[in-house]
Amino acid sequence: MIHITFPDGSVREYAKGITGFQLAESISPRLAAEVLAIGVNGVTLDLSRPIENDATIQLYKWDDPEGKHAYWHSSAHLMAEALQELYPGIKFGIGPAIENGFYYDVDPGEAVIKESDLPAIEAKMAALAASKELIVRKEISKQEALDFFKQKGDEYKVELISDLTDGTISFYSQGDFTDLCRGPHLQNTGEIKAIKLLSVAGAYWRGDEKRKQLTRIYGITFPKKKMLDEYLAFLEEAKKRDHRKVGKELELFTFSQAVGAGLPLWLPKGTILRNRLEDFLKRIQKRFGYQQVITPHIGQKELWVTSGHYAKYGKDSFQPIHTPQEGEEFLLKPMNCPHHCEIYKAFPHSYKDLPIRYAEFGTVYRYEQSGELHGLTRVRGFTQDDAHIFCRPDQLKDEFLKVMDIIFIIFNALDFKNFEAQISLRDPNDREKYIGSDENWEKAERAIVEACEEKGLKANVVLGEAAFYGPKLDFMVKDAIGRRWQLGTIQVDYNLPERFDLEYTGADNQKHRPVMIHRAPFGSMERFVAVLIEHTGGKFPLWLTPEQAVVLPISEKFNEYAHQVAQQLDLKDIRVSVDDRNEKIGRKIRDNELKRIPYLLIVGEKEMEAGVVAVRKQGEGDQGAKTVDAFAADINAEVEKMMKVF
RNA sequence: GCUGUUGUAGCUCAGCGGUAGAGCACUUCCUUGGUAAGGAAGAGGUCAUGGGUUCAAGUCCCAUCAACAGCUCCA
Repeated sequence: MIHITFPDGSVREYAKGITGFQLAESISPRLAAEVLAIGVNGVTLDLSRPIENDATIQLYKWDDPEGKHAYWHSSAHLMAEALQELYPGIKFGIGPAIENGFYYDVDPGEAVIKESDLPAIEAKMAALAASKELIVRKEISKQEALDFFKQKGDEYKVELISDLTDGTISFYSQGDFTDLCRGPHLQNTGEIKAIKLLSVAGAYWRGDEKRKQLTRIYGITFPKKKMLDEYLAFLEEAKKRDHRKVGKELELFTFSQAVGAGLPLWLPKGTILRNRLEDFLKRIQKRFGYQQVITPHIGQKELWVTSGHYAKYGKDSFQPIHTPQEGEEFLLKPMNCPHHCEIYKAFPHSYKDLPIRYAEFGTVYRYEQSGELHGLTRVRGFTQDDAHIFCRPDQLKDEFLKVMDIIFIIFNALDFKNFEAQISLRDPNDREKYIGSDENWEKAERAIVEACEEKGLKANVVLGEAAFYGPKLDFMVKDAIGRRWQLGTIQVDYNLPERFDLEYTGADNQKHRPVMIHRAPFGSMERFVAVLIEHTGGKFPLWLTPEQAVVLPISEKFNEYAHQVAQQLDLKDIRVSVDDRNEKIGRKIRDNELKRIPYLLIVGEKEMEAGVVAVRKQGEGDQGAKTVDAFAADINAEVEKMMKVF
């Protein structure tokens, strides 16, 4: 007999060799029907694996990542099996489960697999799943494994096996398909009910661009058809919110081939939005003791030679600008830090002056690879909501806490309710590659960890992800439909103060090196606006939106009154326009609703005579009549209320 | 940067060797309306750019530029 400890701490006795599935059965048939994998002493295994010794176990269902992982991994195998039947001789690379579904990299030889072939593969998968093939695990020696795939002619698998250690290799088989795999897997293919293959793409073998490109097929599966339908609806929703599409529809920004790839042009409405965001952040920063500065878009090449960036990125950047003057070279600035360091250096500093916080909406230019460019989230010219804090080492934690406060205010104001953080620390095994003293690093790392704890912030600590010049804290938000985006960042820097020879005079009358903090709560204006669009679907909060209200005259007879109303509202700083097209009111309402304008003000005979407007609120319909002044007061009160919160 | 796909009217797209098309948007006219699409007429395109093949090229081929997807990358 063996003792099995359950997650709730209870212990039960079972016969030696019991499988995970039998364990689940012993608890309830329903659990047995839902369980997908089992964790045995922290290792996820197949349900069919016998348990030989005392163990602490956890049964994984669909809602557990481990359960989904097994499910999708088996789905990848199912797809491979289908491919093998449809494309005899096809060779297989790797086929893992991913965050949403799975993929398999395959080499179909002469054949070409196109998006239009996917339904046929799906149908084959469904047929194979319906036959409920058992998935069987077999441990195998390295030699046998090599022989098997050599004979099959699957050179990719042979290569993978060559890198494995004998004794750790296992095969999984179902029907006529056998794959090299660590598992775990489902017990049989029949559990896979709803199947959708999503796309085909090229991917290099082992991610190496010098090696052969394989065909990668992405798919997703679910235990219930309804779940698949919901997922497909989610993809549709994501498409509708795509900031590139919404940005065009709402006339926020555009790109021009003539201007160049990755160089966004902000349209008037997008500019209003962006200016509102900038003003908002400036207001908060002022309260937190920041000073705005402005620096040029270029600087002498030497500046980045000094900072060390030229050596590291110079070759892959926009190249130096040459002037008529012999030997002069300027660079478009890829970051604002050196300029701010020079501002710091313009005066001598006492320890009493610190911290000094210089903020700038600084536009920078980075030559991103052409294939990386994507809407506003990855561009070649963008504006960072940048600031550099120069402080004493003992002020580091306090400054971190303050920056976090700013970030929380922003997230709160823009209704990002779900966020988490990642703390990137040094690789403890490779201290050589980091600049700065051990003492400072430890102090900084401790400051970050403690700051997160004090704020009750859920933070994921990752070792080895720190920049060579300092540890950092990155923020990830979840948007309204659950997607994760990386936004703000706070980074400690020991490198630049050193390289720029920054100093302050301490209480001991000695020169000391300040610590520098880089921080950008939005990340960049471009990226933030993109995320905000995808988060809100283009329905921006009232204080931010480029157009707060539009006046809709019922007929042309009321156009004059409509313009009077608009003028009156404009005097009260409300962003308003008039839709005086020769169209029926229903049409005007529809068009302006689609423009996501929060308030539609309908004016006809009744309103004109009474000197009022009929208010229609976005998504809520008719709100009744109000005087123009009352409406203006309400709007401004609503905005004011929101602004007060932060 | 690599691989693949795509580029036709302001937008969304059809046409795929033989005189440039639709819907929406736009202009004009009719209509003057009451809470999510009123009607008619009209205007608008060197078919991304540059070469080539052909009697003939949006249509086939090559290059460049750009977009999209994936890979690789992101100070």
